[in-house]
Amino acid sequence: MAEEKLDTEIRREQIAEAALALVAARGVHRLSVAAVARRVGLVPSGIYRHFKSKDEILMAVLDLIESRLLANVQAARDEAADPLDRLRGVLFRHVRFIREGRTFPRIVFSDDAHSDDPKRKARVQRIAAAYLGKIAELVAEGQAAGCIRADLDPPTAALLFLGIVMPAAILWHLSDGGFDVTRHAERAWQVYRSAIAVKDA
Amino acid sequence: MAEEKLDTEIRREQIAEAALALVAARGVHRLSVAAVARRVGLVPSGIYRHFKSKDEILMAVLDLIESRLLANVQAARDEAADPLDRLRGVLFRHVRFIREGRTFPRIVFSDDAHSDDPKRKARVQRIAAAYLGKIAELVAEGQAAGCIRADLDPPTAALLFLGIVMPAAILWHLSDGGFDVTRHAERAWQVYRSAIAVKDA
DNA sequence: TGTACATCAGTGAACGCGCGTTCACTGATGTAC
DNA sequence: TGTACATCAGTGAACGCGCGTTCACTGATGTAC
Repeated sequence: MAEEKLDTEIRREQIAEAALALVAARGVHRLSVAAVARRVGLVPSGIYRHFKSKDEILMAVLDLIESRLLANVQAARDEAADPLDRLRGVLFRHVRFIREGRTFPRIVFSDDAHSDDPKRKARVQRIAAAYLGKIAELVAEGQAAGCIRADLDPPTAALLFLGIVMPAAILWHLSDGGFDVTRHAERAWQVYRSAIAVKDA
Repeated sequence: MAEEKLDTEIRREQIAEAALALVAARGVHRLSVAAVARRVGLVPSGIYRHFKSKDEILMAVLDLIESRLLANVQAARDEAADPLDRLRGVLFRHVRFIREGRTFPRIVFSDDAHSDDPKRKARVQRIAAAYLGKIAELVAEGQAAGCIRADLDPPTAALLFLGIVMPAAILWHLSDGGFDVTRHAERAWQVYRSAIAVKDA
């Protein structure tokens, strides 16, 4: 089955990436060790050379998700200087993820998976907090720069920001990709933007 | 085990309600026939006198959820005349559900459960569409009454409306009730309101 | 009003399937001499 | 450079558990006479 023997460090990466892809495509609760093994080209029991348990794999998946989400924000930062443009950048990166079926957010922000294991739940909470924190930071910077309303509570604005895509992502899933997330995001962004931006008066 | 023999119609209701409570409290994927049976005071196999399968139970649960969600909107309608107040009413009913752990939305709008069965997925989609449609209706009425901006796309506004609570609900779950949904909803509602309301100028 | 019978809700044992995990093994890889 | 040995990734059979579902049964309920 295995093409060749590979170092456990390489395998760990492969396994985590395979699990991430499967989770993104089909949801946490449909993830099976067998499916991960198949994807990596191993036999199910082979997985246990590199991970102690399925749970440990899921933790590795969460690590990956966290870094992708934060990289997302960083990329938006690098791309633009204006805080509002940066927020917009984060938004549309999010949308791109959704449309590619790479719904990392689905994993973090869909709760079904979390009630199982307290440790995993705590990890997810930390990731959500980190991501929201970064977004709130962008908002605060916009306030400092004078282009975002000063009376806004950054954490509230950050949560609401997530709210732009979250329901849309779910509709997208429900309709098997039939729902036009991009169009919704564009329209909703206009509304959101005009709500938080300092009126050009 | 059973207190007494009951008519199958009564049992069907009991079972559906029990399943709804369990799903709301612990998520769809943790729902077991055994747990439902325990809650109703029957032995697991007894359930099958009244339902053909676990799947049929879940469909009954979806029926209940749909009627609760729509009742929610109707109640908000009855309570106020002003479209914005009505929207506010729907929002805080939603919040109350969340805080009571009766997270019907979690079932409709958490996707993990849906990929399993196409028929169930379609049902969920219809429910989501119905609920969003009702909210969009409130928006459109507000536009007709002149208190909501006319250039707004009602479906977009409706989705964004859901976005006010959805991320908050998830934080609430992740933090085991530690996150203050009500406070967030109040703040976010202000932002949302000012985004869709006709400026008092 | 009382008795006989049919109906059907409830029971408990058992089955089967999916799936995570263990374990004794095999054989390739790379290091020591 | 070549040989002997240790290490460790990969295998496949098997186990155990949870859980949905089936089935032959029991016994209470209510209807027919």
